[in-house]
Amino acid sequence: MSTLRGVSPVERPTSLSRSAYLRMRQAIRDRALVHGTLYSENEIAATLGMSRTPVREALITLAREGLVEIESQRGFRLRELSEAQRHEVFDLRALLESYSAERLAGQATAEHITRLYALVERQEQLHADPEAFLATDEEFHLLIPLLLGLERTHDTLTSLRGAMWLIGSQALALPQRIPAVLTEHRAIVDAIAAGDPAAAAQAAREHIARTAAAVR
Amino acid sequence: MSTLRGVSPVERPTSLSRSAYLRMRQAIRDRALVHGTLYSENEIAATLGMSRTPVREALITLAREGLVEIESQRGFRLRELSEAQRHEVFDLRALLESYSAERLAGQATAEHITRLYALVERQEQLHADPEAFLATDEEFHLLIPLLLGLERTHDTLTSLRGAMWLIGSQALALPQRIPAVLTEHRAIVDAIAAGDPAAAAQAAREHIARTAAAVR
DNA sequence: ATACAAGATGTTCCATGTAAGTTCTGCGTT
DNA sequence: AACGCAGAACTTACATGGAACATCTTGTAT
Repeated sequence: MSTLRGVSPVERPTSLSRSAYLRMRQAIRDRALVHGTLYSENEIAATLGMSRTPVREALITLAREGLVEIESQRGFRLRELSEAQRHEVFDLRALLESYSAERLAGQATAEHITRLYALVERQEQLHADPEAFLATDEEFHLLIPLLLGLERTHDTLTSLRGAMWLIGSQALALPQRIPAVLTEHRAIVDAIAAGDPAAAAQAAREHIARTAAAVR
Repeated sequence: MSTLRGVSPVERPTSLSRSAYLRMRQAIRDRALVHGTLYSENEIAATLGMSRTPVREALITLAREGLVEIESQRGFRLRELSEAQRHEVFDLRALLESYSAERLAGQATAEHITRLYALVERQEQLHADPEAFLATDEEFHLLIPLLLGLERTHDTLTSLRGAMWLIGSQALALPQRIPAVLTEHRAIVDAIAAGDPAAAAQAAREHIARTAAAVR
């Protein structure tokens, strides 16, 4: 068999299904999909250059995660969240993030603390670039459960982050909000570094409360 | 077209995909699927009398929910939870159930309270039948977020209940534990009926803590 | 003008075929 | 006996076709 020099095989580091999931997730985050529109599997499959099957599988996962709503025999659309549902999202974030911060404060290693400060400092550098700032913000909020190996908490917070996109997460990177976010993140990390679980939990709760207030 | 008297059409109140999901979920709860065994889509599809597609779709949902683990190109098996993961399950239940109880205590209507007591009393009648007792227990733990319309909390608790099956939920209905469970449930409802959020949250937390202790 | 039926259109839902990945088996070689 | 390797046997991952369902359009009768 002759090798085609310079032609690399189609990259498939993972299943098509998974990459459909990741790309659709990105599309929602980046507002390439918009509220109200009814989309079809076909349409997405054509865009992504694959068949309907992996797209459908991705859709099932996204629906389970609460990002889209599948309408039987019709298509799917971005989920709309009621005011009560938005409220619940913030409540759950406060609950899970304060829980994670509290636990980490009780058992943080030197490496954990180094990584947290490194991330906070990186985010401080990015304060002028809202898009990069937001990406780092997501990283920060997921890092704490990740360090603890709290898979389930991490998972749930990941899907709550998706809900934030539906709510309008760009409000998180409003110029006037950014300095406060940085201060609040640092307060959480300081409490963790100080080994003070109650303070860490409190700082996390306050951060979410202020975020919720800013989004309105 | 001639009607086939007495022959009713195949019931399809819902999609095959969904009924595959529900039946597999039941199978896990009832221990028809066991830890360790590697199952194939084909096998399940044959058992359920449908093609592989809806089974596969159900599997994706179950995997997302943490009940099964899909092994690429090999099949799937029941998820095994480490000690740390079990611990996390109880922590999250405590968090979410105390949150729900706390909120309901602050805004319960007369009808809510009636329904809660009715359920508690029904469960008291069933104390001698472990299986029925367990079913009612699940109902109780999901009723509070349901009454509040906390969809996301309800969903997460539903999937945490699935995790309890993996852990071995039959321990919840041990003869010596049943009276305590009934007392603890009643304590939660009493606090809600009294309109005391802090007490309701506390009662819910304690109930989960005791359950966790009993499972070990 | 309006109501309504019939067809056209667009979509999912499910079944199935196929290629490719994984593991097992048995045989031949050392 | 131990090892390696070819190929059989199994599995998923993905593509695709068709039936069923929902909706829209159009034409017709009132």
